[in-house]
Amino acid sequence: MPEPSVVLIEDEPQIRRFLRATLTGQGYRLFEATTGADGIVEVGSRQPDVVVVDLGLPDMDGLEVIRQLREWTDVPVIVLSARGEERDKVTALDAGADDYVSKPFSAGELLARIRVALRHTAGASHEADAATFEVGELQVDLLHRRVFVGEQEVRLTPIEYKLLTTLVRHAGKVVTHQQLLREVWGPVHTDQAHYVRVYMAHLRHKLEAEPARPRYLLTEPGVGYRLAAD
Amino acid sequence: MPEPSVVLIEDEPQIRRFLRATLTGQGYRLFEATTGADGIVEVGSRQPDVVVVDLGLPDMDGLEVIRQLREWTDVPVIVLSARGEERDKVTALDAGADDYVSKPFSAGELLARIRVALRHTAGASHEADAATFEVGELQVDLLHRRVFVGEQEVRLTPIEYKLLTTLVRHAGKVVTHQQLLREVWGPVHTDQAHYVRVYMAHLRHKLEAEPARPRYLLTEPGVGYRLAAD
DNA sequence: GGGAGTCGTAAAAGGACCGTAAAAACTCGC
DNA sequence: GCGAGTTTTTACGGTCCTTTTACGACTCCC
Repeated sequence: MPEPSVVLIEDEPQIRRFLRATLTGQGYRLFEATTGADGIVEVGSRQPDVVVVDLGLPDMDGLEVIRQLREWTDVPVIVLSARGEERDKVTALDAGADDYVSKPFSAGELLARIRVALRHTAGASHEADAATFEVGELQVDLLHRRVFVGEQEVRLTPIEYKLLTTLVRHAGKVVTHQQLLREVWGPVHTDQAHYVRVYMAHLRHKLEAEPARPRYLLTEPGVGYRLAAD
Repeated sequence: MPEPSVVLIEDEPQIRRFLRATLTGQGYRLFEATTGADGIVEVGSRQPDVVVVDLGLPDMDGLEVIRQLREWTDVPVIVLSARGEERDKVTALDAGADDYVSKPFSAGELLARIRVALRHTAGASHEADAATFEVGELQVDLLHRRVFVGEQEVRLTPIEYKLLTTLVRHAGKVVTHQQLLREVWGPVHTDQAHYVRVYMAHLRHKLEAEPARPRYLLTEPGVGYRLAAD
């Protein structure tokens, strides 16, 4: 893992400053959001290794944030809360949180619990995170953000690239329209199913020898798309 | 998971009794040890889903138990401790513990944290193993959403696939018309019994060598259908 | 033997989904 | 504020899927 990234969803400026200093000081890449809605978008676009979320947010219940995240990602979620009562802990953990830290908390403990979360994902994602993906003539270098067909490099727009890497991350498995829309365009646009169709056409045009009879970017009618795995 | 099992390493009889009542009451299979050495042996022989260990043990430091376990197993370890200071938590978590609960602790919180640990292992093993169902020539890969008859892949429409997987989930058992309609078409269409007949015909046509005398998709007259289990 | 209910099959009607193209709106550097 | 490149929106034809309907075969019970 190069440098692990964290999305912090926290509205109180004081705590945010404190955690910013703590986390960046430890070498984490930090992305911040001050509302639940922003936080969910941020998680979708940054694909962090850990999420730290405060339960007391202005716009929506922290629990609701967890539930919405859990609909499409297994990223470890650590809850911060001013309340330390059993009921709150149990509710949050059962909603999908992986850990619960009561305020006032110490930096050391939070860091240690983040390390635990990272340990979990490090073990789990062995298959997924090769820095480069290959199938047939197609080659995706995730580290340098470059894509080749045979010897020829192909230029992709930001959305094209993101769509492709989303498929790469689930190579061989079907990715639903919903999932693609959520991970590429953000959770707000999950009803714009035609985005995917248009961009899949773009990608096929750039990557496939015969766009009409694709070898890599396969359609799963009524469900979504799949990137051929071999 | 049939009934999750827990190894409890705890020397104080009172806490042991308390946790025995709590855990067995929740349906967990519980194995107990009163010393670190016994505990390690117990984990080795029982292969539990979770280990709960008290840091203050008579024979060896609880930290040492964790380190020795970590040399050969990734089983989730939840630490109980009378001490709640940062240093202790950080040390235990970095030694390989997955969670840390300070005494006095509530039964509800410990149970919730055990559920979190079980969720992790459940997710991890889901991907790897039995995501695929097999009977005779028929093979259903639930992870990749693909179906084979012998070597040949079979393309299924969304409803065909959903109907098949509903049967797979109850393989060997009878699934009633009502149940199939509810799980595939939704609770609104439970009176459209002919849907099932039509689609069962489609499936048999695609999956069976002799659709008229099915080997896998069996009719239970007057009740529903059953997928042969072997 | 006849009738009611259930099951399997076939095929037609209607609708949903997919691929494609192209226009409109937007973004950014200059 | 101009222009190239990118994203969003719109429209349409074709294909595949779902739903609907119809009918013959079978079973169970009378």
